[in-house]
Amino acid sequence: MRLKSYFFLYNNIMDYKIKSRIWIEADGDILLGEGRVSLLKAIDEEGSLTKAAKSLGMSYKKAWSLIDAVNKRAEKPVTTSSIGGKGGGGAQLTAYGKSLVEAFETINENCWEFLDEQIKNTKLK
Amino acid sequence: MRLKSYFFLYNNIMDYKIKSRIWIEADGDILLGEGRVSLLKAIDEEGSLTKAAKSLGMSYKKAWSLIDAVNKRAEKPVTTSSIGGKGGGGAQLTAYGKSLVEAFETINENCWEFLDEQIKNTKLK
DNA sequence: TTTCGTTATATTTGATAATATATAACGAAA
DNA sequence: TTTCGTTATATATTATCAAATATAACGAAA
Repeated sequence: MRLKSYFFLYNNIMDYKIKSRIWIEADGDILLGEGRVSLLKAIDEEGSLTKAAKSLGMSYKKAWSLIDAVNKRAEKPVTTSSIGGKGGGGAQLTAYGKSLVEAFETINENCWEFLDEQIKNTKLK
Repeated sequence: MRLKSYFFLYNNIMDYKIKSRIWIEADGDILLGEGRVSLLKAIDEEGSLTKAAKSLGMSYKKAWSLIDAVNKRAEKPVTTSSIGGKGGGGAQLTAYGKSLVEAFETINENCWEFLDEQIKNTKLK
């Protein structure tokens, strides 16, 4: 869990917190953000786009649109899918997808730490 | 202007860029983000909320709502305003507002630099 | 007292995004 | 061949947000 960060006003701790969002763009379009990463992780856990969407309280259409956008913009496929057969089909996260997710989460956590450090050294008038 | 950042795929430079947004919250509500900082700077330059809004292509109502939210959540007033009189009135950025803007922009630029550095050390499969 | 360009606010309209619903295609297994 | 739960897609509806419009209050200066 993320640590709180504060501005310091002279000697009084204020109730200001700093937050951040990072995302990766490919050719000017969003490739990956926090929402898409959550969805990719859910696909990896559930093995199905339908189940992944449900687990996040997201409509299937929205989930499908997000994954479609990710795969269109990524250099290599991030998920694979099959229709029909046992269980009706399914979706899987590729090794490339896993490395993207891991890179994103690592950088994101490092960014939080960095901002916490930055805010500690900030004083206001 | 912000430098580009890239993921490295083995030896190939990919067209992925990392971007970020930071914001400051007070009591769970947004106090300051990039949009509000731009507006505060425009107020400082124009001396008027109407002119500041116009210079950013923003409706007066939206600008007023943003500034109202900022002043309600900040520990001290960020802007002051007067109605009537010579020129019809105006709005000014307080010293506290200036220090908030400066702190925000400094941290934001540092964050970009940090992320550029992070991405340089990232390799994907 | 009138004029002026503001701040401040409410209301209406329009645009955009999210959601719900429906349906076809698919292929392994019974 | 039928069943099943998926993926994939289109369309219609709803909800949310942004923009446009209108109006009152204000106070220095002419």
